[in-house]
Amino acid sequence: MKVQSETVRLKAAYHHGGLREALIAAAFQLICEYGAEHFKVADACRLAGVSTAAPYKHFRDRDEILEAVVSLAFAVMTEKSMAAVAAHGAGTLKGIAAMGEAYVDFAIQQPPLFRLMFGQHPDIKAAERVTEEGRACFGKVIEQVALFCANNDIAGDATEIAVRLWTFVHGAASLMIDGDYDKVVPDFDVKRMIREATPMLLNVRE
Amino acid sequence: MKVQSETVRLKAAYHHGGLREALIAAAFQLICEYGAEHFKVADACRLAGVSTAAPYKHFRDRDEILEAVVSLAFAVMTEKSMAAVAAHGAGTLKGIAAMGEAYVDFAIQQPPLFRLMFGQHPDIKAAERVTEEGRACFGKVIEQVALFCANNDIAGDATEIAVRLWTFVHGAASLMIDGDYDKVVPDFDVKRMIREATPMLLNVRE
DNA sequence: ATTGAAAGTTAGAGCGTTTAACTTTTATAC
DNA sequence: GTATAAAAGTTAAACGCTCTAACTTTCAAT
Repeated sequence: MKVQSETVRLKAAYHHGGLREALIAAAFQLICEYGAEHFKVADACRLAGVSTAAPYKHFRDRDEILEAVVSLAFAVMTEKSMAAVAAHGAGTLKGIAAMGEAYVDFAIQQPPLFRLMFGQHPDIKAAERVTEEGRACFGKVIEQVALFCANNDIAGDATEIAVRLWTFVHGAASLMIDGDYDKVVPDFDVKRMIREATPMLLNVRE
Repeated sequence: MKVQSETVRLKAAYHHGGLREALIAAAFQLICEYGAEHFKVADACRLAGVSTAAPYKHFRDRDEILEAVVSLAFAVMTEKSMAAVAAHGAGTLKGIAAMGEAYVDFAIQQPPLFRLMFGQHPDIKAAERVTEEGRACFGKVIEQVALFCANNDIAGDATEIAVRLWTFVHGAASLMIDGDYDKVVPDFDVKRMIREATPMLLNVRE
């Protein structure tokens, strides 16, 4: 017994044991705190307690670390989205508006993560895991819109309507976190705008 | 006369004469072609025919070059916006929708410029010239919405409505150029969506 | 004509990613 | 159990880019 745990400790000293996961966790944290543009592989190494060359035994390059972070981020967003719907009623106007608010909330709470997920990063976005998680996330929106349309006898393609809503909340999130609203309408209440615009985009009267 | 022009030529050999402007032009071109994230000061120097240290006699740092590019870009966008309105009628639904389409068109035609204008670049955005040009650009939208409201007896704050429209077209432009629509709705017709959504967001029936 | 400021130049420091070559552990096969 | 190959680390250094320091050339003003 003693020998085994001793072995494990020694192993930990050189062979980290879970470096891949440790680096992803470190990257996630560092990105949330300082933004992806300031993320240095070397910093993640410091957190994990290994040399700066170690990551390249587990990842192709810096981008592959970011890929892992982005798929994780999408999973988190999907979860928050679902929670918002659950709290306000599946297939209802309120539920759909709450999803929109959750989207913007996510962006406001984790701007660097949001930027990484939706910004200009072709290599990261091309990764299969990322695409899958992204599609899953949007799928939940389509689902809710379809339910709403069925419940309220509304004609129109659910996907098309979902895209319209996505477009709006995405614009709101982006303009918000990049400080563009501030330049033009300081102290703007985005949440209110979303609640007001959602029925308009669903083409129903409140 | 001859002596003067000779002087000018010699002057051009060492003292460039208009390096500041030449660098801005080079930067603008390089950014349009390759994206701001790949823009190297050194490349602009090559185009202008000076050493890599020369720019620092005219600009604080790389960001100050980008500032100049962004204010230029806003001026171009404002112009295109005005042209679109002029072509479809000031203060009309069509005119406003055309502004929206022009916004998205600008993004599609110059994605790197659009990203630089609205992305995460606090130092660049804080520059006074940039802020001014940005506000001027949005001012045109408010103007048109106010006109439309007056002409059509529509209640509601013009600024608020303009922000709603801006939010939508900004989301459309962003999702378009970053390839996010493609992941979910390939071959999506953004322009059509904008024409359909504009009356919804203005809260009028087509 | 002189001379100080403006606008260039060259050289190199500083920083991050990534590769190459080497070392230590781990796991397997006998 | 031990030999040995593969896995997972390490150190050292090359590369590419921004920006500074120190020096030079040209311009403009007296």
